[in-house]
Amino acid sequence: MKLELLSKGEQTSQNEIISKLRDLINLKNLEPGDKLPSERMMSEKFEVSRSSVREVIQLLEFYGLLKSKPQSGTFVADIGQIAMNGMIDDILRLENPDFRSLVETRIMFELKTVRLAAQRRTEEHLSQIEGALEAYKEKVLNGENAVQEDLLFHLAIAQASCNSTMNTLMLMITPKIITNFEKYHVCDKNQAYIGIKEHQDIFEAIKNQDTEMAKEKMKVHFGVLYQYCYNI
Amino acid sequence: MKLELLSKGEQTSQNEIISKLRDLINLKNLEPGDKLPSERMMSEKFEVSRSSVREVIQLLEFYGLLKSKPQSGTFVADIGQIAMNGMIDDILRLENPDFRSLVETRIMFELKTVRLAAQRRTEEHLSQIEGALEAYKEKVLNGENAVQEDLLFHLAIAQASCNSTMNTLMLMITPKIITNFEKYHVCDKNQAYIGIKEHQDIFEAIKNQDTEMAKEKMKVHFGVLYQYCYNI
DNA sequence: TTAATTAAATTGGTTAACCAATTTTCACTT
DNA sequence: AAGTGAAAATTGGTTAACCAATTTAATTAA
Repeated sequence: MKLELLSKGEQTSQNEIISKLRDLINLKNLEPGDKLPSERMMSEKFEVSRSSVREVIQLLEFYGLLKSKPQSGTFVADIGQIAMNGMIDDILRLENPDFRSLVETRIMFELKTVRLAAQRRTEEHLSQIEGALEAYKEKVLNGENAVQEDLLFHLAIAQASCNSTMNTLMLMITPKIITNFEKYHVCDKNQAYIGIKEHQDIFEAIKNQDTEMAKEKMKVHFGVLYQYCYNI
Repeated sequence: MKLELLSKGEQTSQNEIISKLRDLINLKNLEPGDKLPSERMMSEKFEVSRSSVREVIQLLEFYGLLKSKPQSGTFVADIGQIAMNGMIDDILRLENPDFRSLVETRIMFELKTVRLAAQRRTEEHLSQIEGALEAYKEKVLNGENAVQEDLLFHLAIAQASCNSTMNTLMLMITPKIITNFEKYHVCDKNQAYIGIKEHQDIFEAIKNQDTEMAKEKMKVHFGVLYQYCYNI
């Protein structure tokens, strides 16, 4: 399906197919529930392989714009022409997420999830988070790299937030952050030792269900990164 | 690739393959950069079709855990075993986003993007937003359904936030919100008239680059929905 | 023994053939 | 003329064969 949060190569040719498909929808005045031409027909009309057409259909299905029924055809979803055109244009305009926007988004997420976690965490969540914290501490105290354990600590908090959407989205952007993180080597040894205290504070706040404190401590934790992110 | 933000059917069998793959990685002690067995090998070992294996690989590639090179093989990404196991478990545990979590997430997004939009909007963004606003007003004043125009107004704000990640993620969750929205028929006629004033206020705040006012007006706009979302 | 070269096997990716379910068409009965 | 039912065509989905690039193994020359 070639859906990546980012991806340049080949994207252009896929975008061409998407705009051709949009033009076709406009030309034929297709409304919600209407049937699109068959995949074979479109692959011929657009002069591309059928699998390319299928990829585009799957992508637009992912964004909820189309709906294909097994042995029947592909249909326009319950979204009017205006919104359809607007959203397709948005999709075509999707840029490669830059590091800054990733970090900005992550910070927003974490400040929210940590508050929700403080509100909603169960005892099981708590022990999960604590486990991740202990693993992190051990690594750092041994002088080892603890990027992974740090990550798992934050993901454990996201889970405790009891918001499945945020959880999913966090999981989506996390790998890209790690990659960029290592590329720009943001974190250093010194940071890690401070990190223990910061993590501990966050954990305590969640444990005590002190939402504001949790948010505050998370803000502190991101202080350096936040600053860094705006100095690129 | 069958990546949906949600989706039950068949997911179970895919999850089985994912856990088998995880077990294999653990068993063979594969570390970052190591090569996985070939797709054909795995499809035989797991007793599933090769395309099923490919789907799983693409999914884990999307989450940044694997990396497949064209005529060479699939490799473990630059993520250690601990994080790998943790993230795979998270992926396996991914639930169907419920309506409440979707709304909660959307509100968080919009409160953030509207502030960023107020800060960063260019003149072009402004006229884009204004265009969406006018279209919305016209529909409502004609007594027509303006769900689409409402949506485009909010997406225009997301674009003005100049944060490509948030823009993408908004686009991902939007269709599911619309669907659920219509399912639960949250909005009513009365709401639409009030909506004009609320939209106008938001637009003015963005125009004046008054970030706090923008956030406040957006909060008002979501007031009903927010309340509703917690009364399900 | 080592280095270089070439041939064979393996790889992920792509294309084309196939399948079962659905829809349409049309002859036939009432 | 309307209803019915079967057969043919069309559908999205699946499977298997194919491809070019790469990697590995073997063979040869130094």
